[in-house]
Amino acid sequence: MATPPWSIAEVAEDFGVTHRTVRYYEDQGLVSPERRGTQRLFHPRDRVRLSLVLRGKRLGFALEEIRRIVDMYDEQPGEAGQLRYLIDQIDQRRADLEQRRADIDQTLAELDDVETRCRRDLAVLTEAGDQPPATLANGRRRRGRRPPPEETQGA
Amino acid sequence: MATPPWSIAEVAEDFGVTHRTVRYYEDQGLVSPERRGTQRLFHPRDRVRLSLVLRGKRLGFALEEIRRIVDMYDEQPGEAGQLRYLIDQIDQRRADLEQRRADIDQTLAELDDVETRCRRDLAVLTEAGDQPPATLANGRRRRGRRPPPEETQGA
DNA sequence: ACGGCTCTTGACGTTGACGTCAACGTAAAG
DNA sequence: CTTTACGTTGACGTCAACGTCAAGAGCCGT
Repeated sequence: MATPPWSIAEVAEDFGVTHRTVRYYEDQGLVSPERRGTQRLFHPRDRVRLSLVLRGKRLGFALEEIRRIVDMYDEQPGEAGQLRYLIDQIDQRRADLEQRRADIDQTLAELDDVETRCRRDLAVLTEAGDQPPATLANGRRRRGRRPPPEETQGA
Repeated sequence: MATPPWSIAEVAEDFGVTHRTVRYYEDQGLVSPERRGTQRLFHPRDRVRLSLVLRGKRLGFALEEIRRIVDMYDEQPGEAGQLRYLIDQIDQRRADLEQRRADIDQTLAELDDVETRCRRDLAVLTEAGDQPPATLANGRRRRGRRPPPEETQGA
């Protein structure tokens, strides 16, 4: 994986983005690689930031929002008011994420439902068509959909 | 909540979007309200579609992707090839959602971690400032799991 | 018939997140 | 030293997902 520090091409390759994307992220203050002359040098911390950014993207956050989140991670302790503000921000992010997780769980359950009906219809068709049973086409295991409803929430 | 069928203004209001958004969704085939003359009439099924669409948006899906997903919900049984294709699509969606869920869980764990440190720092500050302990301000509970301190990327 | 309201269809503007291209520096290889 | 690959900064293009007018149709109560 080459060796630190990395070039822009290396990190881009490693993270599956283009160098243009990386530069854009730098413009937006999401990463701030060292500069040797004009070239960018990416250190491990830059890679950590990048992976946080990309995870944020996978979650559908806007870059601006992602910036605020990752900035929270390496914020200095600061004074009490700052800390209280930060905790408040964290709680908001948490609420957001928990809503998303609930959305995901519900969607997953519905997909399970649709798939079950599909497989039933498919079974009927193949049976009518005189096909041998054939293994389940795909090794899906019926997962116990909801592990303990540890967190019944209803917002 | 008025009475079915609803006008575009009513559904827009109910779902917290603008009528422009609703019309755009219709253009994109996400909803197809009945027409009485030139006016749109939204029936319960349109509202269901809309809520599915908005949930998809909360999850950060693109409208095109959302359309394919919601279309899966009320697809006709069709023939075997169709069904197999549909099941495959569902499995892909599921994999995607499960990735997102993992991302969310990890982010939540990290947020817990940051918040814990915040509260510790805050406690130190207020103690130094001679404040009473004060109750935990917010009834959060510890959610297990320490993510590895390393880069943890999976692309 | 008139003003006022809601709804309609364009058409163009905007914002975020890049892609693309041009023109140029720089560092290692032959 | 020249080539070649990689790097840099603009500047402009693009695409999705709407926002924002503009201009009109349809109906309502007075």
